[in-house]
Amino acid sequence: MLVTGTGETVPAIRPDYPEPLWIQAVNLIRGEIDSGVLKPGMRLPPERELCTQLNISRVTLRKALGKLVDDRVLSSSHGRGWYVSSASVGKEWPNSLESFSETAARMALTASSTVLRAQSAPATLDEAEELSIAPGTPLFHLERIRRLNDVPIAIDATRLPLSLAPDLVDTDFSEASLYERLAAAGVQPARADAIIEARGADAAIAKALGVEVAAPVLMMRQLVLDADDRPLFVSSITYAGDRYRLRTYFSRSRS
Amino acid sequence: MLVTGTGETVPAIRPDYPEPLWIQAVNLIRGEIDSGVLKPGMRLPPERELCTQLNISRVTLRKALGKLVDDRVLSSSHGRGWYVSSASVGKEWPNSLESFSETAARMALTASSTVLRAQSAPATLDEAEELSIAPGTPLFHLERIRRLNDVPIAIDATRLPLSLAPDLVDTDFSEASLYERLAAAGVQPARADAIIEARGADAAIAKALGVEVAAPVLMMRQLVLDADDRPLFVSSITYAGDRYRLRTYFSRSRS
DNA sequence: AAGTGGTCTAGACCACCCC
DNA sequence: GGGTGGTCTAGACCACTTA
Repeated sequence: MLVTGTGETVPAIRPDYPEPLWIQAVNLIRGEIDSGVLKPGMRLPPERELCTQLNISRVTLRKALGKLVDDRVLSSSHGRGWYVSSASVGKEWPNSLESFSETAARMALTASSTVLRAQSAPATLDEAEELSIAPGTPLFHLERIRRLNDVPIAIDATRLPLSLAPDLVDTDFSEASLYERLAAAGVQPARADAIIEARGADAAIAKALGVEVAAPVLMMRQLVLDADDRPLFVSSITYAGDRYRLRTYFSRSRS
Repeated sequence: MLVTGTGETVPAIRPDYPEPLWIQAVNLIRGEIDSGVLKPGMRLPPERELCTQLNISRVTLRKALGKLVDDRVLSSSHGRGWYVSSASVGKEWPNSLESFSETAARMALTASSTVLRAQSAPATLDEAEELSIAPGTPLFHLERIRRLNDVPIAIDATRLPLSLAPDLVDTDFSEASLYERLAAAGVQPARADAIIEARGADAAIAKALGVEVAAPVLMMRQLVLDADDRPLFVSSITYAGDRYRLRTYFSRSRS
């Protein structure tokens, strides 16, 4: 609808907000791309025209376009216009701190878990330092075998202060999503520092994942932080080498 | 100057731009933090007050603040104010991966290379598609064993269109840095898509790295892009599993 | 109720690209 | 020169926090 611009379609943006206008604009443009109306490489209508079509101001539109640049969906060229990014990758990964369940959903697979451990224990000195808490603080240990369509993919060992969400001890994590439960408790992960390495599987890992001992596994240790860079929890995920790939993207400092 | 706000200091922002006002504001606030005038955890003056101090509009100020949020320098809290992020680490990366040379520098080790291959060959169909070029276009193949203090750490296989920097064929890469040469030729990498996986070493890799066959290795394949998302080159790096860790950080999509 | 960030607008001028 | 993105402004109203 954006590209044809016959001029008479209903704007589809409601000023009496359920959501901010610029987010509605983001979703609307994303929709045009996902539905194939806007194809990779195509030029968008000029900003001023989009403004009248969407019935929003140029500042608001540009906030939406900026978000889509961050997500690598669009790019701009000064005197020329806005273009849909050619990368076929573009639609998949905004920039992932994606939970296992979210990944599964995106790939249209069924995620399930076997809980190996789900109990509270006092924080050791090392754990306390890593999480900026007092030693002895109750720490919830959650260890799960993560499966996609029942195939074991990874072992996830997460440790987090019980104070973040005290009801975790009563949760059945063979079905529940940790990130969902945390969200319900008002915990909002924003970033994670990660260290990634390749190792050979030891006996315990080999058994849990159903691979040979010494088979290559990918191990990622994460420290997850909130928007103010306060540590939330640590997580150590071991992936069967031949069953998973991490995807990410890097960028150099923007001006 | 920002925090004391006696009201009589010169704005230090010049409207007759060498740089956009919002970038000047970013640098000015960064400076206050780096110089210790603003310390981690401190609250900034209200936006409207900063506007009059810096003599810029609120929209412009907020663009600067938004950039500083991206860089993890500041964070906001709705009815409360703007705060300097606590993490001292955060100054560098927007979203980055530590490069081989950077790792060497951090560990105070010496980086060196053995060139396995440095020659031009016509692009295959697959390569052409990946790089959005015509099949048969001359492609420069650079394969190196990367060492730290003479210990082999990784094999780096990079393929790039010779047109990017024709003098690459005459360069001695046992010493030279590829990124430096590209920068000299005006090539500016902006982002990279990466896929990371764990594998077992095959015979060639095992020999080059001096590890057992089937030993775990970390393989990272990158597609490096410029600011407009045009593909520049592809790079495939295989690390000996017990000799290297990748460090990165993720962030969750901002709303 | 006062203070503060979050969103939004209408209009202006500049810099770049292409004809 | 005409079209397009990039920057900037002054002012308005809303939502959240704190007292």
